[in-house]
Amino acid sequence: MFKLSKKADYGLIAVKHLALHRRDHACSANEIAEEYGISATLMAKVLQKLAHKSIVAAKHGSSGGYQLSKEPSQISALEVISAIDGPVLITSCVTNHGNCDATQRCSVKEPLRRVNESILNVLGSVTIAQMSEDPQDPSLVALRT
Amino acid sequence: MFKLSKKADYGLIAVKHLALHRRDHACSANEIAEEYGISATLMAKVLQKLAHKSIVAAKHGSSGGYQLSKEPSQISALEVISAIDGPVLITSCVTNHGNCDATQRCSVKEPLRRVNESILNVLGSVTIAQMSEDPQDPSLVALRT
DNA sequence: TTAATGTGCGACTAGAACGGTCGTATATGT
DNA sequence: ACATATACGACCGTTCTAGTCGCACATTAA
Repeated sequence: MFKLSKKADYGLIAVKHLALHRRDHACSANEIAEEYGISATLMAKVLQKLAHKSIVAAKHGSSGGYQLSKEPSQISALEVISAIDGPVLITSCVTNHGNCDATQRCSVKEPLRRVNESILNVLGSVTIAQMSEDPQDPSLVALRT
Repeated sequence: MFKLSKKADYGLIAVKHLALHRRDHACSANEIAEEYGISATLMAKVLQKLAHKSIVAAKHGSSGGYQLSKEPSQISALEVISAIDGPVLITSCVTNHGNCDATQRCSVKEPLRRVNESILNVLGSVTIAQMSEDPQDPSLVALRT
């Protein structure tokens, strides 16, 4: 309930890792997986999804791997999460074509839609660059209030 | 991923319903379930959880049912959701005694903890009273920015 | 006092979602 | 040619979720 999937978690870890090694070589899925103790094949899958959404760029062949395709400050946590898990929807009936069978009667749909927007806003305003910064960073602390 | 459970959804619907009928009789689980086309036994279960957390008060016997035990303006969406689904945690390793096996290496734990706080803040600031108000209500719109 | 109408609660089941693996195809640098 | 990467889909076991059922207990109206 209301939890990030592990894959999304791994995605954030990977992207943050790539951000820290931005000017280095391309990092292979294997390399990243090993550093954080995650299954290599699973990490590869996660990175594939990120590559598909052009958040990272894949480079085949030996000494290949993944690199960020944007500046860390231009990548939001929301982008990474929704690239892996699909659109962030607080309820299944937020979209019009949802499978909510009681759309007419459901009285909480509209209020929840607005709560959903607020959450999207929070996630969208956190960048990878911020996540790589010091904990005392003022821009993040400002979010907490 | 990142979705409210249906039970939590039902809980919000029920609480909002009770808020609207605050000065009327006590509403039975059956009555509420029927109005929104939800299984009665399931709605009963949801209401039991809410009763357990003292969000609603149960009244046994014929012509019994449930009533809000607080003012709608004093009940947050967060209360209702966490009463049903347990504490709202964006990741499984936010708590110290979590089962995250890579606590040492995991580099996104701290940033995510702060995002989690922001989300708690959003959910905690939305009251049932607000959810029962008009869509144009300024207090809610203010949240969106 | 009895019947009707409620809640309270635990056991149970079907189905979906999630985490993770494997095999194979493809691309690339040496 | 070969080693090292990514790409991708099929597959599988486990966990979570939604929902049901049965029974016990409480209250009230008649």
